[in-house]
Amino acid sequence: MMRLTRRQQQIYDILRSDADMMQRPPTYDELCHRLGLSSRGSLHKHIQALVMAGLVEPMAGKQRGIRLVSAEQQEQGIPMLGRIAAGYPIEAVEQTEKISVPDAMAGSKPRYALQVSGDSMIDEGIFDGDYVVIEQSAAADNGDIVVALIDQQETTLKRIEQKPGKIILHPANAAMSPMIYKADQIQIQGILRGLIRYY
Amino acid sequence: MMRLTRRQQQIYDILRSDADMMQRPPTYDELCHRLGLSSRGSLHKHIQALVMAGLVEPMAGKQRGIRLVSAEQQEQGIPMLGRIAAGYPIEAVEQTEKISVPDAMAGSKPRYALQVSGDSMIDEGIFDGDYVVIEQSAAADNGDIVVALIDQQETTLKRIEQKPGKIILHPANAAMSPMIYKADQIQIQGILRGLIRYY
DNA sequence: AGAATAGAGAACAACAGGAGAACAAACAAG
DNA sequence: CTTGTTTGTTCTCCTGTTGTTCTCTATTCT
Repeated sequence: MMRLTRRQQQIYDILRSDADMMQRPPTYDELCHRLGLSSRGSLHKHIQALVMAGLVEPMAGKQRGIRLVSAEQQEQGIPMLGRIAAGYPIEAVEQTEKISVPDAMAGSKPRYALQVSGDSMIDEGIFDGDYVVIEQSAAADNGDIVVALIDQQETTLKRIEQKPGKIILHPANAAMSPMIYKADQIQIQGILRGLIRYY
Repeated sequence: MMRLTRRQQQIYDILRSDADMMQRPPTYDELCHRLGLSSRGSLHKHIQALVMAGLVEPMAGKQRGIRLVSAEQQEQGIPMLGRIAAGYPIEAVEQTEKISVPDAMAGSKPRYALQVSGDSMIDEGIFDGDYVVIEQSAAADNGDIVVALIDQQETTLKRIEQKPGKIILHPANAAMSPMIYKADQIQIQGILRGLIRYY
């Protein structure tokens, strides 16, 4: 995270103490007065720096729009474990990262999110960069799209077909072929329950 | 939940305290008087804001129709307006329906959700049954995927290309062709900002 | 000196909040 | 049912506030 200057730290502290008191967010003029500033323009630059640092939500023109990115908000949601790309282990990101999902996507069983890398499921409408919500599970039904660990090494997102003794992983990309494994080569790590994409 | 302004909070408090006292809902004129307003028009805007925030039920012309939405009913999320299918107007569903979306998908401008019907955007990974999050807007940049109203009649989800005097709507389906319209045939109703799919 | 940092202040655009007219739907009285 | 009043809705216009963007100046630090 970006390093804060003295002024930015000071502003952030004021915003935080205000938030604790459940007050409505201050206007620029109010903040200026409390800081001893006489120019909103100067303050604006500092606020922008805080937005860049991710400590404050961007306020698109709204009045009294200064909003802290509250600790609560950061804790809500499901853990974002990393990026999943066919052919590689899951590339972990910072443990603490979380992403917010629709309520209906937060089921009773533990779930986590992964960001998809690559086009192996493109025919199922799962694109590079999309977020997938995975329900932790060691078993799946045939036809489910699962996160599968292959030979204890690489992880991939594929549609699964389980036959006695063997497991077939179907990519959804006309340019790729299904892969056939022995049952003990594959460990199911979770089942796809939802997909989220931002434009 | 959307943020309330001073006045809106004040009005909401009055409505709530009235409800506690089992009184019948006030008329606009009564409310105006208690608030020191002299224009019903001004009050109406505030009430509408409360409706949008999901704190008050929409009152379709009824007199003394201001009804609070009970705390349990106050689902957070964005309104789910209906299904959108190429070639038909938006098929409206119950006004009250809402769906929950990731926080990051609830922007500062008003947004709503539609359920996609049909395969016209399948090559973009937008499938039948998916939910799309639309930002209300009458203008869009070239290349944006928009909800477009054609000839005041049918509504569709397409990628837009605006040229002087004409507008081209590109489906994302190899089996369909782009459609060319005069600029005044098309009204942009919103821009695609997010996609949600359940498995 | 030169670059980064802070601030002042003007000018602008977006927004909140209100006034009032005109209209239409709802209601009440005859 | 008809009439007139109340009441909700829509519209345009106005005002002061507030966020944003500039340019210019001063300060600090290497």
